[in-house]
Amino acid sequence: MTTSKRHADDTPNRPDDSPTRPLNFIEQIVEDDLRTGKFQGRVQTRFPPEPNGYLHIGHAKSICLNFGLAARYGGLCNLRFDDTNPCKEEMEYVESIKEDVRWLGFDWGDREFFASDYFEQLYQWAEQMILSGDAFVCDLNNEQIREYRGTLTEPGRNSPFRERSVPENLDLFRRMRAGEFPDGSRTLRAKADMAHPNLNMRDPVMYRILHAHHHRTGDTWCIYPMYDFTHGQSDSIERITHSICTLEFENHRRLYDWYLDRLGIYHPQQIEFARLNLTYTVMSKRKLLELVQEKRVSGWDDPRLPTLRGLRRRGYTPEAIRRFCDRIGVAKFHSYIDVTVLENSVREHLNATAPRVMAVLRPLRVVLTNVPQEHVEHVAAINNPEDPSAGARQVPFTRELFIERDDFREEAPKKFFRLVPGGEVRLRCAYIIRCDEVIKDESTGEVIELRCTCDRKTLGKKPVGRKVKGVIHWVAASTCRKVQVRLYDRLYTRERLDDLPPGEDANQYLNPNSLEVIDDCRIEPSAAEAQPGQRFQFERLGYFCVDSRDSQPGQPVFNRTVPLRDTWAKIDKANKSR
RNA sequence: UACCCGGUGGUGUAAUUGGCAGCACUAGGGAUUUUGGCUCCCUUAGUCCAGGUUCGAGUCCUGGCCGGGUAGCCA
Repeated sequence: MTTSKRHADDTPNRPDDSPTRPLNFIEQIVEDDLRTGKFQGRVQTRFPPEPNGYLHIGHAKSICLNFGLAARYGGLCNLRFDDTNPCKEEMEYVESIKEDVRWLGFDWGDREFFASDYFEQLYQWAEQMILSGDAFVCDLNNEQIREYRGTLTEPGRNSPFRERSVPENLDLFRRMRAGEFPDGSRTLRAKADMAHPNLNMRDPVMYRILHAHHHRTGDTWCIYPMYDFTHGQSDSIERITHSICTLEFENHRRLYDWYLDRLGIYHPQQIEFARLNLTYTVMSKRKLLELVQEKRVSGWDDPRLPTLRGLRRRGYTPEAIRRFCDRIGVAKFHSYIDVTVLENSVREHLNATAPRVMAVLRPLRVVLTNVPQEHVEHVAAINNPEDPSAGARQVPFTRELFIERDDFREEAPKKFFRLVPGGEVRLRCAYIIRCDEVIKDESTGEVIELRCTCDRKTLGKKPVGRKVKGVIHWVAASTCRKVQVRLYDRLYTRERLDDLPPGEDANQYLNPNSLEVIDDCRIEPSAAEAQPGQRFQFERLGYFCVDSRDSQPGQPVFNRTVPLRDTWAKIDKANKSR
């Protein structure tokens, strides 16, 4: 079975995993629950982003997990925007998130929800808690609340307002809603336990006063519920069975359970897993935002960023990302995934699907002295050896060609089997040529042209009496097109950016060579009309994608998604260090 | 220093829940090759430590070590 077969299925909401993959710990919990009938055999998950930033590959892990679980067990996955903080959230993010989730290949049907849709219900529940004596209006300000909270090792103290009467609390809370008080002057707090070792349980704030315009509810509200008082109830309303979140919410589970129990409503199960860390990049919204704002990258869709928009522009496929997410597993251990795992995922998919084309990044002129000036021939080239249905194309072959500068060396190092003076090499899909003469710029000594002869008996045939091991790519000088190519590399030179020595900043480790723009590349004519988003393998070089922002009709700009594995580069490096 | 969570080759993740520590990636070697790609084969390398229970412990118990999280009116 070829890998291309496994990759053929691009149906949304389908996990890309093989059925034989062992279950991760969350799948085991779900299967146990299915077995015991805990949720009457239902599986209902949700992906709950806050619309305050763009999605990145770490979110993709969560998306694949939640939608994958639903798909695997015949359940449903909702898309829910966790929009309880009007100060940071915007509609623009809502749209971009939807676009990215859809692009990844998932479908939430009509189950598109907003926590803000539940504001009225949440408010009613808050009143219910006041009535049951589980909540009170507190007049302490920000700093005072912090002081009263105690520390990690010392218990907190009760707020002086903790024993207000139910009618007074109710009155005050209603007037908070009515807008009678300024921001920060009062809060609604839960009456939990100020001595609790879990600080989240020390009379947590349920509502704060915020006279802010909300992207969906406008000015309807001037009090907004906190995450803890929103998330569990939202899960409850939506009848979520397994509420999957990242490890930093582990300490919040106690509160999550407490609110649901006090309210006496349907109780989903929160399960935490470790967020994704990738080597040579950063994943936090804060760092990502900083890179964009300080213009260290061109924007949220800069192809060097791990954002879904960046990866998309870089040429990554949804399939490759889903496959990656399936491959890295799910656990509670804080781990770092080697970025090569991601790179291999695209290589695998693109190897199976991307049409091959020849392009020369750094051209070196070759003149075939035994080919007439006006000679134009078309040689057949297979579009994708991994996919016979991709067919073949005709590539023009003429007297003057360009080859890659790297494919010629005046002095051949050990194991170099490309072109050398007096040596032979195969032109991919065409003839074997021999280098007879090296023309140099007299002043600089730079090699500017090679005079070669073409063995016309070697088209589709092995040469007689000798072995020619090297194969190089080329384009015909007269018919090729000049294009811009951008070579992207990892954003940072340091593997892990979250364990910097004190005083150091991640910016010190920004890779100065993360982007190399080459304007003088040549590509065979068949790719000149490529459309934005189209992906190719440039033979022997790597996978490239037509940039969707800077390409013009008939003038594509190519972004390198990832280079091909390069065994020669390793040998060459070893040679040099010897 | 309180509470919570975690620790299996270099990286990540399994082990039928107490029964031969497996898989993927990486690295190294080889085969094949009109892409130094792909594919195929081989090799190196691991249960944090110390006790205990047991015929048998990665798994259970006790103690320790190490790492992470938590003191927003952020999520």
